[in-house]
Amino acid sequence: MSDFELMAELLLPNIKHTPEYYENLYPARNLLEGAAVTRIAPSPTGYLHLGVLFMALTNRIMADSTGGIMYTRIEDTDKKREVVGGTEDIVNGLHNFGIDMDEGFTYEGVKGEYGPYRQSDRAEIYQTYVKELIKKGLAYPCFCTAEELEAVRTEQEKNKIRTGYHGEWAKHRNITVDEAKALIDEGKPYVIRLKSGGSEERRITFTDGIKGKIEMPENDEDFVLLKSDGIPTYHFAHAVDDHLMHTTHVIRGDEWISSTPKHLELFKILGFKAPKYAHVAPIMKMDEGGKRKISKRKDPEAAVRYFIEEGFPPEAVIEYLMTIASSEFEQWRRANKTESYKKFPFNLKKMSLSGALFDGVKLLDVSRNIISLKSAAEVTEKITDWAKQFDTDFYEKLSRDAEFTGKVFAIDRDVPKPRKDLAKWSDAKEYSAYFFNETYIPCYEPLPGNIDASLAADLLKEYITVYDPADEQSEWFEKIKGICPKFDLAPDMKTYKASPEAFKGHPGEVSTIIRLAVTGRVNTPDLCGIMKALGKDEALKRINDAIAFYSK
RNA sequence: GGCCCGGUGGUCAAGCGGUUAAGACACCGCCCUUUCACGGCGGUAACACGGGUUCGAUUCCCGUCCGGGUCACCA
Repeated sequence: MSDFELMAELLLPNIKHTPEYYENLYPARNLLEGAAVTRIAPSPTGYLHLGVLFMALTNRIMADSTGGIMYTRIEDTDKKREVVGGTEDIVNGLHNFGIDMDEGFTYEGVKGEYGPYRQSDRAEIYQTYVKELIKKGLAYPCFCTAEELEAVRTEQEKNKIRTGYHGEWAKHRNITVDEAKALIDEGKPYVIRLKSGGSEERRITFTDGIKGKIEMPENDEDFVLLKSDGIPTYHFAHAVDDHLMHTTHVIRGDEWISSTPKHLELFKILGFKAPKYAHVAPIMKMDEGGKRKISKRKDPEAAVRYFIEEGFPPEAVIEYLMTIASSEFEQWRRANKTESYKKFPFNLKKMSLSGALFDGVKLLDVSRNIISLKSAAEVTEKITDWAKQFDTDFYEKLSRDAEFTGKVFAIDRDVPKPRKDLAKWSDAKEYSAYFFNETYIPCYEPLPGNIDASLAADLLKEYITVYDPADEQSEWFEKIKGICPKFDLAPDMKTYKASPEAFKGHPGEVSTIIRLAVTGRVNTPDLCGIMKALGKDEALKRINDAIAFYSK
């Protein structure tokens, strides 16, 4: 046995398999040429973050647009940061946004032939590959403590030398089996490091799917492969997992660009074919005049839950994210108004190079459009569902008389040009307030134009005599026009505009008076519809109250 | 600081050597109109800076500046 083989046995005596075993266990996927295998590999360190949603979306689209598949792999190699329920939060959260996985951790549980899909369950696999590397003299144990490493770093900084565990600074690079054995016998903890063959002098280039050609110095750092607990670092796990799971496209945040040389070196020495990389710019946020990456801690909208609580339809958030994901999406959307975004011909190259500022106003607009396309029945249902979860008072009002609620939200909906008052379900509360007695606030002012209280009262009294709840919109307005001449108001707008001084007012002002009486507001959707929804009794009651007010 | 990646209206962005420098959101105005919203029409507003290369640079090259990322037994 060579020294390296002795070292491998010393360090990982319990590993019996060789890499070939796993290579055979996870054969190539049976997919069509060009089909992309993508994945998200989140760490279960908390709630679902906007960035993860965005990443999941682009990976999903990439897989779908090529007829490929996408899976979830859980990167729980950092036990210190793990949060209970983190995995479920992510998977369920994505499901709520209509993003489901084909394999790995899915909404319906774990599935797929390339598992386990949780890194903490894959220790033996990683160790098998590490052992092989040790045997080849490409990896070695390092017994440096955090303090020693820190001291080296300080020394390097002092001398203006590039920091890190590389070259002559790699203390244990050439450790012998005997030395290692002695230290292990002393009970010293150690990590396994890569013996890098790279050089700072040489350049490595790779083609990023989004940013194009990127050139960097080779990695020459003997970075950690296996931590002292035997669990791999991200870098090593990434190489082994994405190889064994046959990932074709690694689409990840651009904070990974700088470690790509490490990954490429790993793929090379392991004899793996490297995946195609695409580094996505993060979503940014304006803060005190400067742009910065959206942050879990500082920004409520970083947690995807925020959008649900605010009452944004999930598909609106996705739609907005798509506009950020691809510069061609909005144009496509205009030509394909009702098509699912999944049909969009996605192209990685069209992704933004720099991080987009999160634009809440734009989201509102996108959301308004999405909601305006929905049927009255669906809008009613979604508002009710939202209220049930997040606003119990409102829910109580909505569910008291479902038929009535349905009428309220049917006004000016299911028509060619639906209203766009609602950008999120939570807007419904204010929008519909006057329909419910608890939140209806009578208000009889300001009266429009030159109409005074006594004329307003007379107009309303007259209106009551012609009001018929069965009237459709046009008849409804004809009746309002009809009462105008009796009070020296113009019979229609045209006549009024021709000589405003000849009249006390016009029909529009009469409807404003009625609107005020019925809703307490100057601006509302179609009044005829509102009165129909409210019903004859309530409408009349409110008008009579107004008459009483004006008659005082 | 080293190494990377960026920089077109307030925001998202087309553009790939010659354009009146698209479009969307926001904003303003007009029209439509029973109010508001919708819709339609129009408007304000941009190539970070300095050098090259070129007949010609927003586009190509270099430098400067600015922004972002990364330099862990975190991902």
